[in-house]
Amino acid sequence: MAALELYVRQGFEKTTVEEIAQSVGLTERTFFRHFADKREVLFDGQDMLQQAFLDGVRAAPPSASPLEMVTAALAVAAESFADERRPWSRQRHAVITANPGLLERELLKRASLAAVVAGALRARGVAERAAVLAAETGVTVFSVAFSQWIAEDEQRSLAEVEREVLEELKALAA
Amino acid sequence: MAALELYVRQGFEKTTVEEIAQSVGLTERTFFRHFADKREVLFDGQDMLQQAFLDGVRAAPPSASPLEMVTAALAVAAESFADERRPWSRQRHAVITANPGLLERELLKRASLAAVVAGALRARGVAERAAVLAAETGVTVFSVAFSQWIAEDEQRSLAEVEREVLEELKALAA
DNA sequence: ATAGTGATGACAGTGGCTGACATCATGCGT
DNA sequence: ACGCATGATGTCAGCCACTGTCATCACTAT
Repeated sequence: MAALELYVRQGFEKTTVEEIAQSVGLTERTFFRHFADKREVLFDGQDMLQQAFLDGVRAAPPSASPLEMVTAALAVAAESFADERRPWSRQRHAVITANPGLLERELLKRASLAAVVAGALRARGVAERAAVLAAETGVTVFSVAFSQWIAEDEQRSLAEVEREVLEELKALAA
Repeated sequence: MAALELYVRQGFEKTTVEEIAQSVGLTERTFFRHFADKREVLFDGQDMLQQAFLDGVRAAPPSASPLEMVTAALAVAAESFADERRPWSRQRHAVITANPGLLERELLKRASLAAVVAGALRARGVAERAAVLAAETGVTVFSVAFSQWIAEDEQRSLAEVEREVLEELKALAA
């Protein structure tokens, strides 16, 4: 996305929507037909991530516990993040964490992801509150692992980091 | 806060800042000197909540595990929510969940609360990532418990609901 | 060729938010 | 009592995100 480049170069706030639009030869008005607002540009892949989580939950064996279903979802979600994407993810993450407004949006996306996952768990027979807790926990593990994956230089896969974080969480709750 | 009343009556988006200001005999400009933006009005008590969490963590016995420190924090935080506040909390909660923008802000507050709690845990010797996970978990438990407490008619205290949710979470992770 | 459809442009308007400067009240030292 | 500093408020101008409305234009099906 061309917008990310501008956000990186001059900062999110100092970038006007008109600039973004013109940088791709369009009008400000047209920008708002494609994106709900100035922030939304950075969250385009959201549907894919959500879909991955859903696929993971649905693919889990029938005997799986809620946390195991979530674990399966984490594994599938990690597949979307090949190592080549790391630099791009890093840049995007830097922009987002540098701006409270963008951080808000990120958190909203996380929350809606968790809500959707909770729905999938419920559809597989998990009780309401257990579903919410498991989903919320899974999304937390994901985002903690993701942050760390981004920060690392080594060639560990996101899936590996996820497993590590999940183990640490289990140890904490014990 | 008079703003809440307006938000309840006519909705958040249909309420202009000028209206809010005039309803208390002030100017729009003055409103923005007291609150960073239109949403912030609803999150005034945030500092107190945060303080309660911090007090809880610090009051936990030296031998406490990270999760036990968080449990202590939850207990202290619950004290701030006497039963009389329930109707008000309910109203506020309804307004917030009805508006994505307000929900975003709420999530941001939660995140910053979690960050602060993680800091307090670190100050008590908990390793970085464990601190983050424990804090995040604690805030999740709080908000799940809070939602349920608000929804209930019965006279259960928030602390009771918190304990129940925490137990369920531990069972999930087992 | 024509009519319908979807994407874009053009334009005006609302409202959140900010910077700059003026005004005013309050309290304090002399 | 006077003058003065300080902090809160009012006023005004302006930016920009975002929206509604209507016109335009390319493309497609019939």
